[in-house]
Amino acid sequence: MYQIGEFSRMTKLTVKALRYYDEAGILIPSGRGDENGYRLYSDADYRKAKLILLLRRFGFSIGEIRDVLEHYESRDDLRYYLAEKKAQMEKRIRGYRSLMREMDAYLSQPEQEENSMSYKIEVKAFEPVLVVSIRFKGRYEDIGKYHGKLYGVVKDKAAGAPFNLYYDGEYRETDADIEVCVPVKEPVSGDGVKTRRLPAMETIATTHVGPYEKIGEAYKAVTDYAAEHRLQMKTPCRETYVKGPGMMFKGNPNKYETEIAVEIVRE
Amino acid sequence: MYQIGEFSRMTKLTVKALRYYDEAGILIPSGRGDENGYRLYSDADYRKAKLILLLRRFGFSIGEIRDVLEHYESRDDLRYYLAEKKAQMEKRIRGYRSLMREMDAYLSQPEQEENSMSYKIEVKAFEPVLVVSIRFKGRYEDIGKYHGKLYGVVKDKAAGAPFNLYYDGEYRETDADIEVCVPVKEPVSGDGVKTRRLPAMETIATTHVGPYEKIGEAYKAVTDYAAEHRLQMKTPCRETYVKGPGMMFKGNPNKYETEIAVEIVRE
DNA sequence: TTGACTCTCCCGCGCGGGGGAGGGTTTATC
DNA sequence: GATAAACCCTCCCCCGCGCGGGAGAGTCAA
Repeated sequence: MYQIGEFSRMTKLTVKALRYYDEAGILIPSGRGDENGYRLYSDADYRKAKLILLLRRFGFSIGEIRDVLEHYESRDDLRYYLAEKKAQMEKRIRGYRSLMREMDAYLSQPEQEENSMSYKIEVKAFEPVLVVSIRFKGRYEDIGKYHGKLYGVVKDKAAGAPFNLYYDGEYRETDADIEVCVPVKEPVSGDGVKTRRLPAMETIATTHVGPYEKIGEAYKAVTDYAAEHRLQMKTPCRETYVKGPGMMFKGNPNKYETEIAVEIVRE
Repeated sequence: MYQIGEFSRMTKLTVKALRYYDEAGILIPSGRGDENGYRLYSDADYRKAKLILLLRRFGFSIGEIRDVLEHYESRDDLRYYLAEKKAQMEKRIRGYRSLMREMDAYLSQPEQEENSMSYKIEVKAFEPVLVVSIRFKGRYEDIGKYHGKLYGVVKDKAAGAPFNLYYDGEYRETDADIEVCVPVKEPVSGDGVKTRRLPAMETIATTHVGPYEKIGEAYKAVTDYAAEHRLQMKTPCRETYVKGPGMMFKGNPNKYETEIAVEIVRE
């Protein structure tokens, strides 16, 4: 049995790292001094440490190493984990490559003038409408899931393009307060889905053509318009997906059409 | 001018992020409310925010973005920064590729039994020897630098293979306490270099053949031997580079020979 | 007694914010 | 006239990662 200092020299792991690995549960010394509580490492610990060093060099995190060690029985298992790690790396590489392609695309695109995007803003009154909806707090990516759920309930009773209501004044990554809606001809019910009557509202609206990430432009245009005409904006705001990704195909994002409508109050 | 909430919606940046960018100095709002201290963002800020979003998507860190913004004048500058970023990514990709190759090499190498490395341990007495040396605290990688310095002073008066003394009982990444030595025939002096007489010492020694990273094996063998023969090991220990990398070529690491010698005390 | 060695405990970093407390102000509404 | 609801502010602590640094204390042999 070796004390931690000796073991440190043998493994080229610092004492600090060894204590950390102990605490992290990936290399718990097989013994402890009876009286003094000193860590005592065995030959088996040494072999384990060598494996750990190997994995660290290959880019495994401590958590991943724990995973490997818990299931490690033969060298074949290792083969499997290394293959998985390689797949991870391939994925990262693909990520980098696609970013590089994006950069190239950005650079080669013609110098677009900033204010080219001109939105036609209109004051638009919405009639009261019957919708089935789910309101949740979460991420924007969750919307698809809930939309699917709604369509499962609505089926062919839909009476218009789906839209969402955003109740946050600001942009949120998590915990966004969102209500996904599908207009219907008659009340429908299902699990967690309510049918309700959306009141009439007066809005300023515009339609954004292009990928969803650029919809900020539309909000800017609407905000500018409101300031110019001394209108006050209120939450929630409403985004209607006139043309969007389909169920099966994403289609061409440059052709997506999204109408945004922000409720207003006249002064 | 837009309040932070509006600006958040327009840019799809969270309020928190906007405040953080303000503090970080990459997007300082161009105005503040007179009375209430509210952040007020302009159209110029909006354009800047769009650039920041772009850079973030391309993997730029906040610090890098600051760098870009400070020197940003035209779109051509951007081209240059993106090219640099691409080079960074290429480098990472090469790193991953080389790791993957290492993994393949490891997997394809025959299953070596663990205890195959057998070291011949000997008890070896060193005569007193005259050396020029530099003692420093730092990293193992710094050793080459100091060795170069020593050879610059010693020139052709060297009288044997260079060696190092490690004064730490444990392994250290930083702040390792190391003395690099070159034996000489007669005293030599130069900047920061001392000539001194190393006292005689009795050691247990062995020679490690192979890459330096695996020298832990040798330390393990020596430690085991010491335990078996009831010898106590002391610092410093001595590593002599019998065959190592040359000045110009690294050579074949599998042929490196390093003698390690640890001073002992008989009980 | 000194020095080498070990222990636990706690704080720190750099990144990019998130979460919340505790406080301010205008509005809109009852 | 009071109050609630939106907004906004600053300040401070928190996260995960993988340890490093150091304090304060115990242990072991010469």
